Amino acid sequence: MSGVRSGPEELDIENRPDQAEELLRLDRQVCFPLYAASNLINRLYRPVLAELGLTYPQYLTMLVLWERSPRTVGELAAALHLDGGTLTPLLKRLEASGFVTRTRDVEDERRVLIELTAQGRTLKTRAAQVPLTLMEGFEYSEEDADNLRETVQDLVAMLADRSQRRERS
Amino acid sequence: MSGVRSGPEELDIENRPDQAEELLRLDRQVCFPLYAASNLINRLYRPVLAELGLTYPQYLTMLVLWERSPRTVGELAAALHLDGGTLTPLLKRLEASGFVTRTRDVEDERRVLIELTAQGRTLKTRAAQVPLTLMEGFEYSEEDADNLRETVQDLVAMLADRSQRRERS
DNA sequence: GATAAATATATTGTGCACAAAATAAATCAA
DNA sequence: TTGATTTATTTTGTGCACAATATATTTATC
Repeated sequence: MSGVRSGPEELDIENRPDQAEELLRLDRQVCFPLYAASNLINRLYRPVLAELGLTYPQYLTMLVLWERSPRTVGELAAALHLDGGTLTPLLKRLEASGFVTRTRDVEDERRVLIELTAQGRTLKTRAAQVPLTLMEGFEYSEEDADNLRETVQDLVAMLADRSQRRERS
Repeated sequence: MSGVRSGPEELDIENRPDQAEELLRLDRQVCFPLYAASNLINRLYRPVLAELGLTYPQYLTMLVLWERSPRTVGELAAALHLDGGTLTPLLKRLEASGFVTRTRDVEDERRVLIELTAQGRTLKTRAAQVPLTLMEGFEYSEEDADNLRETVQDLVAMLADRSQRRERS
């Protein structure tokens, strides 16, 4: 009683306006709430992170670097599921803000190593308040939060896998 | 055994580097997978929607209009949880593509009515294939999909509510 | 050891996404 | 009615996000 069927009789939608209607209803979409949630979250984080001098994608990049530094641009892109072309300018801004340094790897001159500065490392203490601030006044049980996180993490793993497959073909 | 506690003893993180470590781990974040999922989904939709001459946000806008047209810019922004400033240029591009018209409401000259053109209405039939194409080869049971959708819809409702509260203050 | 293929970043061009400010029309108040 | 406030949309400026392309370095292949 599960699994996505995709027989040809379902793909032929031309003569089934009622099914088209159903499939295209905004409240039937799985992807739309994910899109909306992402935007709304960004909007909530914005003023809080602005006090640290960070944007949300910059904050995520710092999370990765706080776990281990230095890292190559490619490693960061993989961890964040982002395009390399997105990160280069973002990292330049983090460099301009004084949080990281960008240096060519002497071992392999193609690579660029992103390393935390003292200022970047110091920022971690203040940043630890961010998740607490965001959770404040949120009527979300720890169980619900864990469930949501795991559910979406599984989805991301699947989407990332699929994205990689497409890349290789 | 649930609910987010936010006592002052938890907010004082200065002398608890271990807790800071835990809170800032990327794989402990709820918001990051939502952000990653949103980007990955956009990436999967892109080539499919490109054949229809739409981007993902434009596709979502058309979904709303296929349910009812005309709509004001504000109604669209509310339905999509988007800023008005985001929609104006997007709608101009949809107009340039020939899918909608933009006309000042004669009843209230402040409002701009967005209405489907014949071409925009016709596009709906082809668009009905999009969800089917995207689901193809996805090992996701209908039950899991429903569960995910409802979970994230609830989150969006909460985030939207919170976002509005902030607006009024 | 020259040449080709693969790898790692950077650049370019298009399209969001948002806050803040600007514009303009409608409504309210004195 | 006039002047102030509110409401609806647009404009401006910053920062992603991505595909496609370009550039440079490394590794394979011969």
